[in-house]
Amino acid sequence: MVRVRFAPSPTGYLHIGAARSALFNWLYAQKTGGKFLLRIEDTDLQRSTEESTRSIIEGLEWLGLSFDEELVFQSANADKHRAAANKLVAEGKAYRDFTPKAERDDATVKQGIADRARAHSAEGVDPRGNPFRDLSKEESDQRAAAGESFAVRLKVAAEGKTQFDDIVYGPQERAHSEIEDLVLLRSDGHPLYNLSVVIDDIEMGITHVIRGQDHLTNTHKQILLYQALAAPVPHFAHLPLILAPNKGKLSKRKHGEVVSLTTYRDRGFLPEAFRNFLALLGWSAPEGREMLSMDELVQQFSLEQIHRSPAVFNFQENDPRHWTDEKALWMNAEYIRTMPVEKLLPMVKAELRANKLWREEYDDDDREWFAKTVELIRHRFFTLKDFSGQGRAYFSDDFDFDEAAVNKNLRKDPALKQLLPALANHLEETEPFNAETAEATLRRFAEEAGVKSGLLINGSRTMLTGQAVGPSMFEVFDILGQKRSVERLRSGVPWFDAMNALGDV
RNA sequence: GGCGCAUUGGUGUAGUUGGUUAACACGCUGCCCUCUCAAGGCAGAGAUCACGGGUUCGAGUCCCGUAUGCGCUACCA
Repeated sequence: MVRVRFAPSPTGYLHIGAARSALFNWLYAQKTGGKFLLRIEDTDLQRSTEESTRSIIEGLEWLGLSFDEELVFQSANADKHRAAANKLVAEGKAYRDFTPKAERDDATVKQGIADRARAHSAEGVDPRGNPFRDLSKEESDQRAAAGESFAVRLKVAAEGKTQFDDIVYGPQERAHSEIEDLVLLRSDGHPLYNLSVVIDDIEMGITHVIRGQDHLTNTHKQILLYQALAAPVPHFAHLPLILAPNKGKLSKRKHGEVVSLTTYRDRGFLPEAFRNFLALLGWSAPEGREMLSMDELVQQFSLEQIHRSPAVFNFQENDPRHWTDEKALWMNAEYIRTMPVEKLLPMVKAELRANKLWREEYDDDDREWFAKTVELIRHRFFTLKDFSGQGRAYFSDDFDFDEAAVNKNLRKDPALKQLLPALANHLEETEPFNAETAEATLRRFAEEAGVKSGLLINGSRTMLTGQAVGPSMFEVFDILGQKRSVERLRSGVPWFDAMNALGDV
């Protein structure tokens, strides 16, 4: 039975790369009929927050990735981690290192590592030369009992190598000489990452570890631990990283909210669309299809189809039109216009409600009208936000006029000041009032007035919706109804006054 | 510094055991449609498959090297 897990550390929002890892784990569990578990790696108490844990769970829920069994908090297992380390000490597989803790500066660690490595090779320092590595058990116990502080390190053999077959990256091997005696327990007794993951994964019965490629080389250390603990080694599948447009690391510090999953929810993405997009970052379906429902994703998913090169997440900072990957935007629009409208309705409802545009009648007497309206306007929208933004005029009489639209369709021709109210008069007398009759009325009136019907159509569009673009105008007349159409056509005075004012200058 | 991984048009990807004009999607350009804008239809631009060697009748596909990027190398996760 396959058991996989998603193990984020709750130190911020849910990163889209992490969200993709969660997705792939979830898909694999579904595909194989296994279990998908969630473990919060909150051992770093300074940086971990409850709020972050909440947002991770919310994010997974939004994506539709429900987890099985009880949520595990890694911090709750610290005693087990310590016990395991102590057991390894007792067995002689690990040792107490009484070397005083060195000062460490986060900002310069990388530099320190390189410097130390250079010094090592230059001075021929033996990497296994820790003076406490072979301290007698008695002396070690004695010093510990005397209260001397120590870290616990794993004894890594000088000779030999570890190897494993990564499902994505293929056969991997690493000489023991490349691996330091890693610290398992800090001198304050705090268990460290590599120990904790391994113990927890054993404890949770994880069979397949699917995670980011940044853990690929550390996997060897973890295998050493599995072996020391005499536990079966799980299968590993590492995922290619998701990079920023400059092929650098995609991080909140540098790139802001584009990397946060909740941004997509808050900016009107459909979970099915974003999930679909995410699935295509580092994976592709066997026959190359791209629009895949959750069921199809599950059906077609396989670890073997994951590829090895990192994917670039494309977006342009400081450009609101390209704030995120264009393909993601396109895919969201594609879902909005092609999904069954009944499934879209609840999402539009939530969006309208959040903007105080929702009316209970839409669920009741005006249910049909609501569905018809959404159907009419959804084809031009990219996100759910558009329903309350560009689409506001369909749900409220209080909407903004787009300045460019007013210039283009109203101020352009002074005759419109008389034409539009006159059109309103004709429409008011049109019975019955629907798309066909409204069209007939408008075209007849245009002919009588000797103007192009396009002039009236475009002018009407801006008067009725505030926009320069939108659905077929006659459908809009129909949807808005006779009363509102007539009212809005007659309400144009301010625009023409503004025009006159401009003319005076 | 060491080790590891990667490298196909701007981006995401396809390219079976090496075999002819390197495929698809997004984006971009033009045309059609048309009351606008999308959608849709049609057409098109854009890749010496990172570079250099080698193996072969023939290499994006195999081998070696180089470069670049990324990752790991911590008493961070």
